[in-house]
Amino acid sequence: MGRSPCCEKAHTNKGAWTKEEDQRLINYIRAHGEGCWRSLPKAAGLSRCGKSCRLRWINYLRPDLKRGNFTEEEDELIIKLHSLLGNKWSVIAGRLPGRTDNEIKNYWNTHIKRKLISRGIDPQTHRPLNAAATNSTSTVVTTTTANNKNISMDFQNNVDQKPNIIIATSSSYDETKCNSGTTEETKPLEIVIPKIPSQVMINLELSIGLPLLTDHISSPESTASYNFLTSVAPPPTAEVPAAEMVAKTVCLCWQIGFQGGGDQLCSKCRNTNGFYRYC
DNA sequence: AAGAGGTGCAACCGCGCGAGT
DNA sequence: TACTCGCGCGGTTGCACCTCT
Repeated sequence: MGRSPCCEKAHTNKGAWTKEEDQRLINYIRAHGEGCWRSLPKAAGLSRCGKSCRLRWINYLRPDLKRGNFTEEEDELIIKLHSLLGNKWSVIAGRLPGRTDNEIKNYWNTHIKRKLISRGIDPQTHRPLNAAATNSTSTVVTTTTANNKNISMDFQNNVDQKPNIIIATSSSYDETKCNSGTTEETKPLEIVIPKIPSQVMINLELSIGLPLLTDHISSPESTASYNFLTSVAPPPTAEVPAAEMVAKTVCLCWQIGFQGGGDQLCSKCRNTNGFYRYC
């Protein structure tokens, strides 16, 4: 038994939106706000699927959208964020005010990919193209201190061997529930992922944990990533005391610089108590 | 001027996840 | 616990527009 369709396809329009449809959608959202996309089309008098309305609003009609070409700074920021996050377009978009995930995704595929290739950089791995073709081995180990999740990835040697990813959660949080932390102990979790070619080099410079990473920078790549993270997520200040920083630091969104407020955080991290949550 | 091929982007599709029941 | 619903995400498609020959 499959999922029920999100809308009655026989009675919905598809394809390009007309000005009239746009205006109806804008008027409705101005009057009632966003949300409940499933019922919105009917309420707004549109013969469209709710998903289609949502997409049209988010990608095209929203008043805070920035139209026009991407700047050089935006280019570089997208490249850096992509090197850290991969194809997490929505998270990347959250860091670029006025840009949508769809816009960034399209821009990446049409411009930045080509730009990186012309620089001799593999757009997927962010490593030199010729290096990606070699049989080099790599071990990427990200460790953090006591209260953190330790993620170790071992791609050493062997084209055909399975790399192991070990996520050891020595601290107190349930990573699946995006909560703010309890005293509950969790057991180390070992994930064995399928065979991959050794030339696929993955650098997961994502730190999830409370303390800063300064004691654990061991390579030029990780230093660069760390510098980037610290440049966008500055140390505690008078305005942002250390205790609050600790709460914010646990969130990846914060670590990559989503410090401007709830709107820039991923939805899972928003919370009404003023603190930020794991995600 | 016209056709072919390339490019950019809006829109669609399928799937995963969390919330609710 | 199992199921449905609604939302949001990432990948893909289709088409309008542009450039070249």
